[in-house]
Amino acid sequence: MGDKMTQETKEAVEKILTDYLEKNKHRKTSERFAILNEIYSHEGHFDIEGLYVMMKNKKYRVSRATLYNNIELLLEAGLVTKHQFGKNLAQFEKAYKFKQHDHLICSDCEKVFEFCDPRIMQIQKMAEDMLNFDVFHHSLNFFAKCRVLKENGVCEHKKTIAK
Amino acid sequence: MGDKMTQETKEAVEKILTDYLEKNKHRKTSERFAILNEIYSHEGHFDIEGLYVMMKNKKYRVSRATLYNNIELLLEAGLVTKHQFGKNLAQFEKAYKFKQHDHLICSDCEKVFEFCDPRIMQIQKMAEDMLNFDVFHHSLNFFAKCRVLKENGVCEHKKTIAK
DNA sequence: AGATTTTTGAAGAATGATTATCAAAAATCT
DNA sequence: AGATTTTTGATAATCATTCTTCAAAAATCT
Repeated sequence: MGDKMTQETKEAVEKILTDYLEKNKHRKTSERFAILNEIYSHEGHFDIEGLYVMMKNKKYRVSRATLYNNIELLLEAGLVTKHQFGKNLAQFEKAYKFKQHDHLICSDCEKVFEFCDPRIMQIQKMAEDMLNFDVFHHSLNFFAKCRVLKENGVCEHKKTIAK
Repeated sequence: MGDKMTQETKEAVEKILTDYLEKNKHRKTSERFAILNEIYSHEGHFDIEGLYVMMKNKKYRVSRATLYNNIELLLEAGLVTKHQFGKNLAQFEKAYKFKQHDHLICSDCEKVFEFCDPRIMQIQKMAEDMLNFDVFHHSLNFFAKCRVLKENGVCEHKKTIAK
């Protein structure tokens, strides 16, 4: 576990973070790189508490406050994205080199599915031009009911993909 | 103030709530109708605390808990929609007869702008068919930087539309 | 309508995520 | 290396939301 990242990606994201820190006069602390690595070794979504547990389960001595502070920094550096799937809990995801995608949330079992549609970029361009803004992040969530569930009362996709 | 609702709309939404309550065997309490009225007399977005203050400033004797409970019910009845604009604070909006729209949030001044694009419905249909779900609500947010601000350091639209 | 049962809502306590505080540790500057 | 400044970990504080309690209101049954 924890090795789902190529050496190439590791170096690339560390470079991005280094550049960002230098440009913004923040310090290059070992914690920041440890957090970045941990995030990029993890598949799928995570919340701060989950990240905290993950890191505690390894050698790391981190504090939640540090995670909250640095996830903010990684967001600004464009290295992670933030989602809110209806609950009051921020979820995050690594961003570098990952295909743009959006989410559909099952209202019965809370599972999160991913999909991708290029038309979202056309909508984005329309909004940018109409309101005179440059979009740096978007979040599209569909809240939905499973068609199978509606028929037989069971959440069929509990066995399938995603999270 | 509080009269930005036609008699027609008032009756229509009360009818929807009545039907919903009957269908789901919930009681038709005066509080529920008072909350509905308050929401429909309000323009733009609001959060629970704001609604609480609004109602306290009038004759009403409501509790936050009741607001939280009943907003949930109004959501299920399709009479309000819920948004999360990046912060950990749920925002709501009346839903009946209001044109489908989405939001762009200025990262500098936090103002929320609205726009409308029919292509979102095509994306929705694609996601529904691909994942076999029926979507009952969607939320599309663009987080963006003002083009004017980028040039001269001032948030130009602070004087303009939206909220 | 009156008696009984069930649901609701007000008030405030409890929870859970996030933010603030601050002394100690680490990074940067000279 | 020593001085200065930032960041950190630990934990307290805060904020939104949820839960609990219990009296009042509404629905149901006579």
